[in-house]
Amino acid sequence: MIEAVLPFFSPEKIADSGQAFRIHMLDSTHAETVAFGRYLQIADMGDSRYAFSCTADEFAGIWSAYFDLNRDYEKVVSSIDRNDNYLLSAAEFGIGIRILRQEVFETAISYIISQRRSIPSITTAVERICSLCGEKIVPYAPEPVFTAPSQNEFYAFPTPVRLAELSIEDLTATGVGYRAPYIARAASDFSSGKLIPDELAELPDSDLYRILMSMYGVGMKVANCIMLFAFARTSRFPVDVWIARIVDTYYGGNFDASRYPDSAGIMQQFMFYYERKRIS
DNA sequence: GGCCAGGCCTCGC
DNA sequence: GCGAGGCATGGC
Repeated sequence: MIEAVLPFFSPEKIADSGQAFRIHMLDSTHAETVAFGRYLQIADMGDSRYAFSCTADEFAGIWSAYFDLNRDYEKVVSSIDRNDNYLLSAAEFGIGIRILRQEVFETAISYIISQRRSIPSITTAVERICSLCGEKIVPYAPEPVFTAPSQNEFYAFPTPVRLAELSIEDLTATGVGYRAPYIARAASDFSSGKLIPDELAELPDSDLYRILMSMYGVGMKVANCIMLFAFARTSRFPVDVWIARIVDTYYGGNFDASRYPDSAGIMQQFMFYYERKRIS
């Protein structure tokens, strides 16, 4: 078990922010997730103290980067235009949200699935795909856990090879509908080595964007989400129906994301979370 | 039961 | 280059 003092960190808000589909709150202070083929629990101990059910090595080697713990979010928030009341409110409301650095293949598939679907529906489809062909994970935590896992077994997100083995019919049976061919093509692109995450990570934004946009079933919005949520390209500003609505309503149809060259994507996430939560 | 969902592809101009 | 139409299914 690892304990850390982490200001500007809220697993609850992150789980509810719609950027990741496999973080689950057991209650308001206990989160669990599966990533990198591992099961993790996080407990909120109060006073910005958090406990993670992993070893120090795993924390330093995996989860710290995954939760973007080395970025100064106070600085990000304080960089907001003092005249931008909407964004100031959104950021205050969303303090604790961080931009996760998720696995590339999982992010690509998840956001291909996301098009024209609600977040609960995306979660269901992702979970079905994992249990269909992901590797089984027994939720054993190497260090003392804080509460019982919600299930006896979990499934990793499938590898590109395993997903590429599925037929279109198999995919359709998971409820992904007309996106099945998109998923099949993406699985093929990654399993064949046409797309290699480590190589993509080395590319400048413009090249990475162009390559992602060339994928079948990936347009501007999904490409930007993959860049933001898997490659930590925080200058990207994905525009979906919510953001478009916000920009129309509060910014007269024009929000200049280039004002935040290092954090536009974080601002986007604050806006998205704020607008969705306060309506619901 | 109807409506809408973190869009994208294809086609016609 | 750009706008309209169509799209499988799940949740509320």
